[in-house]
Amino acid sequence: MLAHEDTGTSLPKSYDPSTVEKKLYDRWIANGLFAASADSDKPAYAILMPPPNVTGMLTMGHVLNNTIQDIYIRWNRMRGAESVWFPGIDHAGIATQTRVEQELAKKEKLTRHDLGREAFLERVWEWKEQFGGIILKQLRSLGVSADWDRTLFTMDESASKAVREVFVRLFDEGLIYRGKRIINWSPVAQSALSDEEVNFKEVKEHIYTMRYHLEDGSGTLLVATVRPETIFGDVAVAVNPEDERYKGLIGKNVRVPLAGQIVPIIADSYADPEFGTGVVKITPAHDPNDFEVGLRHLLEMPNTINPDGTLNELTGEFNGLDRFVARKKIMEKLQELDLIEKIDDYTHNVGYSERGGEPVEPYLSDQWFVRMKPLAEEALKVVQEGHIRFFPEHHTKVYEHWMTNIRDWCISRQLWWGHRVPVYYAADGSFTAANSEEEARNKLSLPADAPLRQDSDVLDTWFSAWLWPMTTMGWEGTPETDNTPELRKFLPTNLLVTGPDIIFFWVARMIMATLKFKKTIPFRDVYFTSMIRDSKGRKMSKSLGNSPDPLAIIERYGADAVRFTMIHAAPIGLDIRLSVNEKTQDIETIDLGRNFSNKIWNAGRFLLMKRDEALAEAREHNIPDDELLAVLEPSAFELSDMWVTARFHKAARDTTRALQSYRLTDYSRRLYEFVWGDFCDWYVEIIKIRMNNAANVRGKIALVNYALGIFDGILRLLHPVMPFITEELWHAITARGSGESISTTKTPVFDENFVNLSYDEQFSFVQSVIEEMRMLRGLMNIPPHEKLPVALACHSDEVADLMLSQAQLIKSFARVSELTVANELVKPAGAVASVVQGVEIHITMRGFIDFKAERERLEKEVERLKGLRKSVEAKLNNEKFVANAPADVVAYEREKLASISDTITKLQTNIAYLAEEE
RNA sequence: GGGCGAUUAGCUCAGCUGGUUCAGAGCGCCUGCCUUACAAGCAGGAUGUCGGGAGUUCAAAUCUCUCAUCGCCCA
Repeated sequence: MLAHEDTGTSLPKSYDPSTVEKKLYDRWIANGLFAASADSDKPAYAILMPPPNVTGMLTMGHVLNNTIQDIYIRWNRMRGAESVWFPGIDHAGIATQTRVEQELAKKEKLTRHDLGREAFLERVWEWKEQFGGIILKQLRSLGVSADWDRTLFTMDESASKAVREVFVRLFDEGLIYRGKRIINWSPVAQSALSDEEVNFKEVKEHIYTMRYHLEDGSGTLLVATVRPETIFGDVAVAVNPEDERYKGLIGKNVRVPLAGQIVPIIADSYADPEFGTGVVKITPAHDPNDFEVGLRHLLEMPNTINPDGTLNELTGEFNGLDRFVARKKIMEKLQELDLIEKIDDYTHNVGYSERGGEPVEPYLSDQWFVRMKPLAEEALKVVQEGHIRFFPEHHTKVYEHWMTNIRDWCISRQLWWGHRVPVYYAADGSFTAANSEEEARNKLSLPADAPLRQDSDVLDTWFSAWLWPMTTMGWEGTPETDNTPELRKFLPTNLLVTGPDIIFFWVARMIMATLKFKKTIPFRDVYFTSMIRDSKGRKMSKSLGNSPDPLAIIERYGADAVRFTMIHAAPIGLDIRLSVNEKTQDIETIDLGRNFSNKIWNAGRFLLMKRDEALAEAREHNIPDDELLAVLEPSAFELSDMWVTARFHKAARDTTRALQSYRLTDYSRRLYEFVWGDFCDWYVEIIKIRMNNAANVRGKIALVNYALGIFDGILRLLHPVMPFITEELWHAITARGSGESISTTKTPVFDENFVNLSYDEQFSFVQSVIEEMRMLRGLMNIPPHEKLPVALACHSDEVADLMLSQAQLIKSFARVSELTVANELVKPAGAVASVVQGVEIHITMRGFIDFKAERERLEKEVERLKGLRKSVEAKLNNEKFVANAPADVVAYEREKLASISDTITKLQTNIAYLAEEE
């Protein structure tokens, strides 16, 4: 009864994703399709979603990244795995705090300090509840099949608990320490910035050469700097120990211009003799390199700049001036005092805060650090030994380089929004890390009523993100949560998909944390995605106006089209370019996926219409029901059925291999090629012909059902990348309950038994002959409706039999009025000729032939073949080739030579013949 | 300055372990078609110093070196 449904005629002429996608996604959610169980007996397949920022909006980068993850989640679900995708959101400390502060300033003219810490944080939470994590809702429109019930926010209590436990544990082990370091300071946010929150830009500034007089009055050193406002923090000038010019001066003292302090001349290889005058001033509190020099030479490190970017009391009359204002004033003063030698233009890189946009200040301050060396060693090993694999592989080199030169991680941020540093200070200045005040008092042996002050800083957002593989699975850093069912079932996860830009900030640290706390790796494979650029090669960004809203694109083209196009265009390891129309904010290349969707839709629609027709005919003839479910018996197979089946299995094989090796572009291209090039262009057309010629209704039904069977396999191959249209059509081709889903069927598996090379070869031969005939017709401008007689001289019984067996198809595809197939035959008069793999094709087209053009064409072809023959002969005459090349290659070349010679002979005969007729 | 990658048709890119009549696909372009699944379509066609140079090899788009240009990361 299933097959009685008249579905085909009810499908719209074009695929309309908007009517399908929302309906199906809601159904999938309602059916719990994405929910995975840790108690399942099935093998596990798990992916951790890189948590987007709570302030984030969907970008094309997210679209690509999440499509890739969804492909693997869905594919593995269809391979019988308990497939789970852990979603979540990142609290994004500085971005979120800045966002709420901006709103506060705009709407209420308040700063966070006006509200106070607690009230401000309440506001942030309110904002989060109302607007936060919109991106996760946006992702649903892409069709992603994450297990939403498992969504974790990095500030959730369970994740926060883990952060505290980890901090305390690392503190107690001595792996977390407090220290003074130069960090990237944002004077606007008044916080340390992480490295990735700093963007380097090339700027044109000046380099000032100042005069540092020797203390003993015996001379002057010229010192170049771009930051004269830091002279108050100078504690030395350095020269290179190898620099002959200054060797005699090492150990003497100079007077810092304007500021007046007496500082030593020291020898340090950091000073580059080639750069400027070869003398560099050392200001340890305001330059990371100078800081290193300061450490080496045990220098003082006076800080002369306030947290807000103004100069402090150490700068005398400049106290309170903004650093850039001060620079000007100081230059004026220096010039007055004749302490400036010269001022040159100078272009260099300056770090800017990603958030505030202001230049970052290298700033010496108290910060919390994680000692990385002890954690890095094993994390390096698991990658080098291949326990974790990177795709593309070359990123391992970058990883190795970073891990072997690793520096300690500054984890404190001077923000309010985030996990507060769990360190408590007693009145006497002693301190410890603890999960609570009580615990802190115990650790510090203080009475229960002793006052404690908690550190006011919060932790770097990555400090919670690095625990993601564990916190997503319920781990809280406690013994009770150390062995949850999720951890047992899903850790290590199978795949991580992320950008190569966060290989250090996130990927490496997750590896370290998971090894440290769970003694295992967090994931086995890491796929690094492409960067998305516009057609001019520029990064997509909002400020450039070349970053269209993905939701609008999805609306316009459909999620499946967007997904397919992105995968089709995104080679692993390379950037992806999309043509963006900045006026319409359109990405026109998505046409590719949209057209492909429509093609699939119409192929399905056509087959269903044909089935409806056949069923209607059957009813007229009162054919019994069981015959309506007829399938094609192997005995009734024709070459084209075996061919399409073989092609299908090869496509299944190739796409499986492509997905296994993360060659996603191959996966999509192979499907495109098979569906459009083989199935639609040939097999569906063949179905048309054979349906018209079928002996009886039963045969028609059997044939269309067979085609629908292949089509069903196509849908299952495509489902991971195009979930919506495949689900919709899968329900259309057979009536099924709404509780069923193509997602829970099996992905097609390559079956050797269905692949016989000769089917493909034989049918390809027929295709070549048909194509040649079409080409000849096109060449002579034969109107499509004009049917012409064709004669094929096959020169072998075998080939003749093959062509005869496909006569029906040949006649129809190549518009043949009468087909003559023979071993040898007399060339018909008024015909043009061609040779395909030894078969001579003669199309009689008297009245249409341009003899001159035809002779020229044939002569040109003969010339081309003669050239080819020459090169093949040269190869075969080369003794070294015959001696060294593998036998099959030599044999192939011999065959090729014979075939070329044969074709030349046949064409020459035809040329002579043409001349006679002309 | 160090590291990594790229350069193939007008555009975007395939081409894996050197060997097929191998120089390809999609888009764009040209020709002809509203052939009753699809004009978001069908059938054809044109387009190349495989960035330059050298080397290895019987054989190089493919391997090596070098130069040029572009991009990314790090300092």
